[in-house]
Formats: sequence, C-alpha cells, structure tokens
Amino acid sequence: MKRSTIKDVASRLGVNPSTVSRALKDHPDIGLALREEIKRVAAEMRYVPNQMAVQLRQRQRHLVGLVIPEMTMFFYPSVIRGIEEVLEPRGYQLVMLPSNESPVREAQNLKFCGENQLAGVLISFTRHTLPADGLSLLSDLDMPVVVFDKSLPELPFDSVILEDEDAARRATQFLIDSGCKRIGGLFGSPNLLITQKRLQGFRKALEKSDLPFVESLVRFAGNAAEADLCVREMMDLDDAPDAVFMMSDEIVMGAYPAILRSGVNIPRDCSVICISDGFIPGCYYPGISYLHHDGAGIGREAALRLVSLIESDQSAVLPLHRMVNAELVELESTNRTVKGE
Amino acid sequence: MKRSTIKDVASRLGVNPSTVSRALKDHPDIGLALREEIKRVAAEMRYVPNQMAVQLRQRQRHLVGLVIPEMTMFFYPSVIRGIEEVLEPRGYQLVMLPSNESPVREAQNLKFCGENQLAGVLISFTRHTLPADGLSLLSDLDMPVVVFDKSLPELPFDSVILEDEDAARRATQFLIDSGCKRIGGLFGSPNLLITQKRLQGFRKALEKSDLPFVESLVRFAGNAAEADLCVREMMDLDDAPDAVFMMSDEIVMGAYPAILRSGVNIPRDCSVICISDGFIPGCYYPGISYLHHDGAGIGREAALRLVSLIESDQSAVLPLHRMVNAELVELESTNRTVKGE
DNA sequence: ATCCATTGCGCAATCGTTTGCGGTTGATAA
DNA sequence: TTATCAACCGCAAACGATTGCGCAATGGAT
Repeated sequence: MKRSTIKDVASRLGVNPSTVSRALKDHPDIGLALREEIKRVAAEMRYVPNQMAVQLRQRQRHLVGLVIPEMTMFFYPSVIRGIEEVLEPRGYQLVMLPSNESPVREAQNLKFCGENQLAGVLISFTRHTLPADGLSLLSDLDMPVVVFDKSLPELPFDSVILEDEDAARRATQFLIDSGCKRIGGLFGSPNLLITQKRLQGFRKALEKSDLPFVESLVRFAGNAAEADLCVREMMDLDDAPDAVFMMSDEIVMGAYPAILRSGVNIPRDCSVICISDGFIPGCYYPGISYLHHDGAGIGREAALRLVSLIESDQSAVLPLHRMVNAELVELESTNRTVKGE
Repeated sequence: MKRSTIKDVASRLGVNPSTVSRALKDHPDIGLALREEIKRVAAEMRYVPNQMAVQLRQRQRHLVGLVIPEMTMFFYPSVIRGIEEVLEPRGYQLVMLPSNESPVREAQNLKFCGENQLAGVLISFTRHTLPADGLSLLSDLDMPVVVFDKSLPELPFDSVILEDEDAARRATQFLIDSGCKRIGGLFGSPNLLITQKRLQGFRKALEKSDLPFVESLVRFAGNAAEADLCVREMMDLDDAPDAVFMMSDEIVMGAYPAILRSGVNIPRDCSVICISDGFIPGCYYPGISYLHHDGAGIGREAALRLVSLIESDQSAVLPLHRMVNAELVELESTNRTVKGE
C-alpha cells in the first residue's frame, strides 16, 4: 500500500495539487467549504506530506547533528537532555553521530552533516583529534557549529565549556582547607584539553598552599577500569594520599570502590572530591563533595547558541566562548567520621 | 557563499547536468578524459550532492528513528552503542527521539518518523503508554519497526526483550540459595511490563521455596531518589530484610547507598542482587552479583532485525519475538564478610 | 560505399511540494 | 450596462538530482 501524495488527493477531488497544498495549510485563497472537504479527504486517504520534497523546496531541514566522542553513560546523557530541552520546542531533531573516539569516524560524521545539509552541528571532540584537524574539519563544514565540553585550543568557533581550571582549583582547595596534606589527583586522558586545564588547576591550588606536587600521586586513567588500577598502586604506596581529587564521574566510579577495596576508609583515612554532574556522588556512601559540572546546562547553552546562529544565519562573526562556572556542592557526610566508626 | 549544485558544475564545463551526475559515479557512458575533468572541477568547486534531492528521487533515506522513553544514563547508552555498531557499517544514521516518559511526545515522535519516511524505527515505550495506543501508533506507521526492552503485551511487531521473569526468578533463587530468608524486592514503575514480569519471577522463586511474599518488603520506585526512600522505610522495619533483589541499575544507585546509610552492612547483614548491564555492580564495594542484562546485545539484535526488515521490505510477516537470556555473574565479595569486619 | 554497432553525450521526465502569477467567476459600484 | 474588485482556484516553474531513451559521430565489417 503506497502512501498517497498530494496529487492523489488532488485528483480524487478533481482539483489542482496546489489547491490541496494551500487548503491544508489554511491559506485564505481557498474557500472554506472546499478547504474542509480537502482536509477530510486528505485525512481519510491518510495523506502525510513527504518531508524530503518539502525540504528540497524549502532548502532546509530541521536536523541538528550531535557529534560526540563516545556514547557513554557519563555526562552525555544529561547533555543530550539539555539539548533536547531547547531543540524540541523549536522543531529540531537531533541526529546522533558518535565517533567512538576515532578521528576518522569523526571526520566522516562531519562530512555526513555537510552532505545532508543539517541545520547545524554540536560537537565535542575525541581525545585524539589534533587541533589543526579539528579546525580544518569545521572550517570546511560551512554551517553553524557550536563546540561543547571537549574543545580544542584557539578554535574560531562558538563554544560552551566548563571553567575547568577554576573548578579543579577550587576542588583541590577544598581538600586543602579541610586539612589534607598529601593530595592525590586522578585525571582522564592526558590528551584532552579539559584534563590539562584541570591538572593545571589542581597544581595551582597545591602551589598556592605550598604543598608538594607529588608525581606518584598524580595519575591518568582513560576509563573506570584504569582508574581502579591507579588507585591500587597509589594506595599501596608508603606515603599513600590522605585525599584524592577525581576529575570526572567515570574516574569516581572506578576509583571510589577501589579505595574501599584497598582497605582505606573514606573519609576517615582519605577524603575525596570530584568534578561531577551531581548524580553519581549521591550514589555513594559516604557521599562525595563535588564541583557541579552541569551537563544539562551546558547542553542547553550550546543548543541555544546554535539555534541563534542558525536562525540569524550569521557565520563569520567573532566566536563566542562561554565558560560555565562550577558550583561547589558540599555533602556533609564527606568530612565527618561516619556513624558507627 | 552558496554551495554549488550539479548544474553549476555542468555549466562551468559546458556540459549537461546528467553528464556530471554520471561522471561522478563512474558511469562508463562518459569518456574517461571528460570524467576526470569533471571530477576535478567538481572537487575544485567543492560540490557536494544535495541529499534531499537525492533522497527525493531515490525515495528513501538512511535514517533510523530511535524512540526511547527518556535519555537516561541507565541502559540506553549501551543500547545505543549496540545499535550503532550494527547501523554504522551499513550506512544508517540514528535519529534520537526521546519521549520524556510522555505518551503524547511519543506519538509526536512516531509521527515524525512517518512524515520523514525514515527507513525504520526502534522503539522502547514510555511507562505510561497504554497497550492499545502503542498498537495503533505502530500500525499507523506503516514502516519497519522493532520494539526493544520496554515492550507492550501482545504486540504484533518484532521485539527484542530480556527474559525478565526468568532473570528475576534466578536472581531471587540465588539469594535463597545463599541462605537468605527475608527477601525484599525493589522494583521500577509498576506500569511497566518488565516490572510485572520481574515481580512475577521474584514471586515465583519465593513460592517455590515456601518463603513468604511480604508486602512491606516489596516496593516500587520510579527513580533512584524514590528507591532511596523505599530503602529507608524498609530498613526501619522491625523485620528488616536480610536480602534485597533490585530490578535495575537505577534502583541500585538509589538503594545501595541508602542501605549503607541506614547502618546496615552489606553483605554481612543484608545481601544484594540485581539485574544489570554489569558496569554499575562493579562500581560498588562490596560488589553486587547480578543477572547480566546485556544492553549492547539487545541493541545489536534489535538493529539487526530492523535492517533485515528494511532490506527485505517485508512488513506483514508474522512477528518475531526474541527473548534474550540473562547470565548470572557472581561477584565473590558479595557473599563473604568483608576484610576487616 | 553501405550497414551496423559502439561510444559518448544531451534531452526531458521524474520524485512530491510550494508558490508567483494569471485567469475565471460573481457581485458590487458607477 | 460596464468597469472594478474581491474571492477562488489552476498553471507551471521551480528545488537538485537521477535515468531511460534518443541521437550524433565514429569505427569496423562487409
């Protein structure tokens, strides 16, 4: 059963396709009686407009590409929620384009966006994308782009990112303020700009308080399993840390249980703080204080910026870089000895 | 700078658009010399085919709609990974259509799929979708559909779901076998078919061992926060449970820390088992044994089935219902007293 | 020299909609 | 009675690509 077109409806009623088209969108040129009749028949024939044809005429489609390094349970789901919140009421749909941490795939994804003339692109880069490559990819694209979270240095495109350095600095300072002396740091992939910035913030906080930056207490883990390993090694050290800064949820989920497993009590023997969306820290007991990295908020901001780019149709203005501040959320149980111990 | 069309390329070379079209796809009708020349110029003019036009002619687009109840960090990210694994090499792209647990939005999403003639649809229903509504929505759609995970009873469409009842039964049996007598159950939204089935499995396991089904030990929680509340109440009971079955990751993340917070020791005072994708249980210490609910596997199966439907172009054959078995994964730390306690 | 088969390219229709413009009506005003 | 003007609707050209068919030129075979 082929789907009926506007012509089918028209010929069934002995009118012109253009009349049907106008009637269905309540164009005043069409008489009220005929208009209703057409609508009735169209509904009866279960006519639905072919969007490919519509879009060809209208030369635009309401699709936004979302290019992300990987579809993980961390961070991106909430970013997507934020994006959807903005896009849905405006009639845009999101096309998922995960790159699986492969720059090659990322390039393909971007190419897809170009060929299919999506309305715009939201992108977070893979950990292996070189700044030069990212730049040329986006430049070739010739459509509205907003970079979020995993950005690259000095990109002439709009971006929405966290105040990474500041967040890490304040997190570390929090540990220092609560009296910790030997502070370890667990970071993500060292290629990432956010890792570098957070490391920088971590280091600065230590420096400011004249605490040593101990190499053996600073580790990089690409995922939760690696974070687990890092913790084992770290906690086996003679001079194990009395506090650990964890730069992300993924690190937390690997490292937190690993600390407990190594026989160290949180928070009595070792304090923990992290940068997080806020959900994960509440899923542990004792809870974890954190600098709030608002995924949904970043998604919203990025999407808002993108639609304004799309709808204002300007591309070559000077890029806007939005730095989102992180808020400290302090869980009371973090810095107290736990009941019964 | 408008993008150049096939006509632009043609007129630049003084040839017909059809010649350009053929040359670019290496049609033998076009002489080799001209063919190369055309390719050169096309590349130089940065010509990219307009997919809307192509798709209009070809009357198909390689987009697959993914309609899910909500974009959460639980389960769906891994499902999406599984789906992408299958779809990407076959040239399909995924369009995200989260329904935010609203049947209205779900209907809109499905309508979008129809109007945009996507190649097919993968759907997991909201917790509020009525069986009759779901049925009529999909029937109206008139395109390949595969339902996964959150299905509805007696749907005449292909589906890929977990052997829910069996998984819950075996999980509960595991608790019974390890000597637990007062077994509590934490379930998700009671509307869901998977909840009903898992509850059924839970109940059957108890019955088989002549253990009582205690109403006060069986609770339903729509999310992690509610699970937290349920646990508080449950653990305050005079006859608190000595084991808890949790039907999902989300329940675990709310309930597990809540148990600890109530001063109960896991696993000494209370054993825990759950149905899970496998990542979350490893993020706790002590770890949690679980029945493996393979999200990526389900995504793969569903996507495979969908592409076979799409490419064989058959719709009215009898529906295939694939039931995926869950595998028991036993963590050693679960049933032992923890070191140092 | 005639015929036939290639080779190489252009013509024009087509996909399903939208939309500027023009052409009929019938009614109203002059 | 005739000019005017709505109100209504149809014609046909787009949008950008694909493709069956036709047709000219070429070359080889007869």
